[in-house]
Amino acid sequence: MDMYEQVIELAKRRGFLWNSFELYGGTAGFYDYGPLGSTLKRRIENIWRQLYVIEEGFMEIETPTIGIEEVFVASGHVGGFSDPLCECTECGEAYRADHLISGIIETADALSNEEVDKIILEHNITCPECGGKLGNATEFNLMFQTKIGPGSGRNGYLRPETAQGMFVNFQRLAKFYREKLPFGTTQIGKSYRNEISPRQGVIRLREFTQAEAEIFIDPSEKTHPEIARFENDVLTLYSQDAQKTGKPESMTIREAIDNNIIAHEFLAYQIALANNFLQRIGISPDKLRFRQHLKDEMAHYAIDCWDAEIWMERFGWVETVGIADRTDYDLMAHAKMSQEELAIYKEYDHPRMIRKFVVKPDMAKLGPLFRKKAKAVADELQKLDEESLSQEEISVIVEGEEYKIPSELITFEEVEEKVSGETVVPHVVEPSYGIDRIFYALMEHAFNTEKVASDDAEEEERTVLKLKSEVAPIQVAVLPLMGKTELSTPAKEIVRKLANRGILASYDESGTIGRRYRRNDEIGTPYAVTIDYDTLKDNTVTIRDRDTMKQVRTSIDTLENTLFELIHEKIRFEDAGVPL
RNA sequence: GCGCUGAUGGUCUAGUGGCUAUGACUGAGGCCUUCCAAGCCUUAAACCCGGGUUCGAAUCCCGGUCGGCGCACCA
Repeated sequence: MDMYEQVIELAKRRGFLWNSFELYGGTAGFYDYGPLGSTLKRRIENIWRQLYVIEEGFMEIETPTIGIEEVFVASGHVGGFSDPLCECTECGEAYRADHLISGIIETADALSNEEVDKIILEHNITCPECGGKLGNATEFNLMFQTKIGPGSGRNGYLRPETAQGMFVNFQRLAKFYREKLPFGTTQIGKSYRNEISPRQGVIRLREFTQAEAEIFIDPSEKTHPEIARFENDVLTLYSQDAQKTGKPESMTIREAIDNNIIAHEFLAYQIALANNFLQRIGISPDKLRFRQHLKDEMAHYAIDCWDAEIWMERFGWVETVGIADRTDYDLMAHAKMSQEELAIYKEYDHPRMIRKFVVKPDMAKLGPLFRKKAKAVADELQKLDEESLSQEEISVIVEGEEYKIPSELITFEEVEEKVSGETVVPHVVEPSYGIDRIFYALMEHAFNTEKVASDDAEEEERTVLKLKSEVAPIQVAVLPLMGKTELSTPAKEIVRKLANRGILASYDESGTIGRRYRRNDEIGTPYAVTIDYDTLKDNTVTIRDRDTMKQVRTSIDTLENTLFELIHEKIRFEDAGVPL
């Protein structure tokens, strides 16, 4: 079994993760999170909230998973998130229709299916595989389509990303944040893509969880006031240049900014934040790198884009987070589609006096004179400079026709105007996390098998999920040394006390103590509390550390606080009690 | 979507026309047991789905589903 199989086997067996609809044979691209998996996933999401919502102040919102057509026309997903496919009528092989004709016509991807069919017919293009006749081009859109309402209804799509729900709420959000840049908003939720052929288990899903932040910033102000927090963090960066030599480089965030490796400070801050998050939840730093998108790989509107890539044994380097400066593309696209202004008014620190040349045509006279053309003529007049306007008779050309305007109908002057601000379409910096991929990576990085000495001198193997205590689904196992009433009663009291403190504890009295330790090792429970006969005498218990298997003895009275501090890494294990 | 390949208790697996389906681990109940998967007893649990061939199909054939690999695809 390779690493992937071992991890997936454990995940299935112990209730983390499995293929959905197994009862009916399963369906590719869908996975269920079991009792431990859901808990682990939620803990990952909550740490994400801690960083993005609580620490960064990007409040979370929740928008529908179904979107209307306009939204995805504006975002480009209706037109661009699909591929025209051509199937061979003989052998059944499917091809990208636009690829087939790209040698004949340059703008192949801009053609309609009918135009594509015509070109294929005209140039007598046949199946590259068997030479058979090609069928008509059909659109395969990666979005799940549905109808809203009964009958013919209106088209709806399951969202392919959570981002659009935040862009379309720009005006309300801007008001909420009292129209001051920068501000950000986040959303954790499901997105859907009808993948043609999803494989690789949880790495490519048809329904998946995204955690996205949309941060709206001033295009002229891409520094970050808190950059000092991360300046000295060392990251593995695989820049465009580094990719030419194939060697990722380690450097501090400060170096990356100063050497213009990352486009700007604000983006650098977001990359550092992602690095911080991934390591905090337990991604191994040596299996993490940030790879810059190559020029041709980046969306045309993006200034810079970096993927957090995580090493997984079977899949290699896998994209788990994308962090991009998307400029004003999304807001402009929705502004155009909706005919609404998606911008904020940015007040200057000090009002500026601007000298301005103003032309004032006398519309009361211009109107009757030129009738329907009056507006166009006036617009043309605005474009003229002082010299042209000083003529006896001023002429402008509108729709190829010359109009002569007597100078007395026009006045002009240079005025000084006070301008206190300007309208700005913010740029968007977007970190976009694929939670399911991160979830799997976390399990794989935590997965360990190690030899342990056993009684009969034979070496045994134990499986340990070395999850960070902060993300481990079960936080404490409470185990009476034996299943006797005198031990089980105080043990159950401890479970109750821990529950009241918000600690998820499990109770287990079946089989030997060793077996129960192993069971908990396998699901990553970081601490085990054992109640023995000494407990009855002196009110103390032992706490066992999962990774070292060492134990300390500590008092029951302060147990829930001791464990809470251990779980949240406020104290060291050796200081949690008297070492045994 | 194409080609190759596989699918047996919860997990891993033996069996390849005669089945009442092998074994291990795990689970449950009990005995024993004073800290790392010990032992003993009891017990639960499976042939991916649909068709065909055959007296008889888990086994052979066809189709589907799911997994793996290669190709294509991967905002």
